Amino acid sequence: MKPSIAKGTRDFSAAEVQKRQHIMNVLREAFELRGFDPIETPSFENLDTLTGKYGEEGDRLIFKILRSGDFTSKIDDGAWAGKDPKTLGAKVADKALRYDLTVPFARYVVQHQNEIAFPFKRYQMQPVWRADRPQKGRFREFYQCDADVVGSDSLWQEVELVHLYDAAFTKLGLPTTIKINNRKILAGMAEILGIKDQFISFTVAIDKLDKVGPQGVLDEMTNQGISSEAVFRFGQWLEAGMTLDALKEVLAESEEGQLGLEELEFILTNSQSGLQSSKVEFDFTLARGLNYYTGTIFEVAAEGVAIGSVGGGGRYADLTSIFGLKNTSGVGISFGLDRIYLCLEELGLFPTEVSARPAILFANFGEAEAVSAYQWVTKLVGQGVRAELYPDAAKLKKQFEFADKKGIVHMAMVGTNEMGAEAIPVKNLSTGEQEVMSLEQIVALLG
RNA sequence: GUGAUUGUAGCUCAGCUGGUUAGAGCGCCGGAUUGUGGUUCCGGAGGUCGCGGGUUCGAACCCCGUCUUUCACCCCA
Repeated sequence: MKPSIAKGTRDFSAAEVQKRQHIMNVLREAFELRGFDPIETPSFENLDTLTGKYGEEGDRLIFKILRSGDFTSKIDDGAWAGKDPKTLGAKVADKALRYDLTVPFARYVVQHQNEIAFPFKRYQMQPVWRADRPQKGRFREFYQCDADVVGSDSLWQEVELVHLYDAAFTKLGLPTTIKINNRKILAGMAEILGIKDQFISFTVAIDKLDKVGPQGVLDEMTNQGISSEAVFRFGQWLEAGMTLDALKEVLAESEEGQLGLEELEFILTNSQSGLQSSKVEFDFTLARGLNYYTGTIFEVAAEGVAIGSVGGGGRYADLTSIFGLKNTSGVGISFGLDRIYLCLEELGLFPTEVSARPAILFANFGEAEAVSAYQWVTKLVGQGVRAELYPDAAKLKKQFEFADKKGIVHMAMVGTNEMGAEAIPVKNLSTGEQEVMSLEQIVALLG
């Protein structure tokens, strides 16, 4: 059998894991500094916990887990004959891999509401799964690193999240643009245009502006069945330019639209000071397909790398009510670990010390010598030095090559002459220099 | 889900309009070299040509299916 792994999944080498941990360490520190506490939730949830939260497209991409046991005999002939994936799917699968961290978090909050102090700030770094077709920067298993606050309507939460994005990406050295919009502004536009019931088609079309241009967006709207008057009027708006001031006039008659503009201005004004390296921009074309967003929406683009967004998020005022907890608004952001990794790699931004750690390998010259060498190893490990003995008395050439390959720079030689000695020769493999050193000297060098 | 694209040794790739025994470089193993590697030289192992079917006297090459890779759309981190 030929070894292979499932489509859209990856193995990670030691060097890759170390770099991924570097990113997670930066994020963890940024989260904890601002009062977020860690939680974890299961890899899979009950199917009905996840379905219906992400929109039609999202539901399609949920990985479902086949029931175990003799489940087929319990399915009636009518369901088989109907061949409808939705009704049949629910009978065949009752569990699913999590699609994101936000919905399981909402479930968690409702389920543990009596143990939680609100407003509740949590962070979570775990893999999620999507049955998507893989592409560059798009996988079927990938990590999300989320920070969310639940139980406060305050816009200061949004301001804090903008600063959290900025701080984390600054620390990673990745220049970014944080794009902000508000669903209420989009809803206000739809209201004025008289197409409230076509809101989703409307936002999907707007979202494409930077890809297909103004005329492309208008064509898309027409294709989606939006009335020609609405398309024409929206075309006039586009032509005039969608600045904040222009929107104020356009949305004058929409209460919801006005509210969205006020929220947006508050966040933009209050997040400007304290920004380190990121740019914060209003972008009215930002829509986001996830259905549960109700107010502010975020998306983060990395500068100088052609890849999808490296982060996203927004406010969900009503997500917990699906699980039975009303009037509990939440807002959160997500960092896409795998895409951040690709960006840092492409721009050469990983610090070198991430992969190179000091260590020493003891050459093995034979049975008796190994006993003596192993005593050195034990002492060094006890002092916190990464040390190991080559297990076999192989040719020195082979032992040197092993150290090279593993990235170990120092090699100790405990041969017949050095057995029981107080100091032993230590060779630096990259310079070729060799020096006789005591235990203390080795600890000082590598500890 | 729609439309393209890719697959030959551990890795990167050659392989002509279908023609005998499928090649190279790197890597790997052994030797020159039994306590000091990286150079050099010599030798060696390693392939169901992604998988299944078809066309043909004959298929790595043509056709069909399938899986996989990469990409665009959709959507998204």
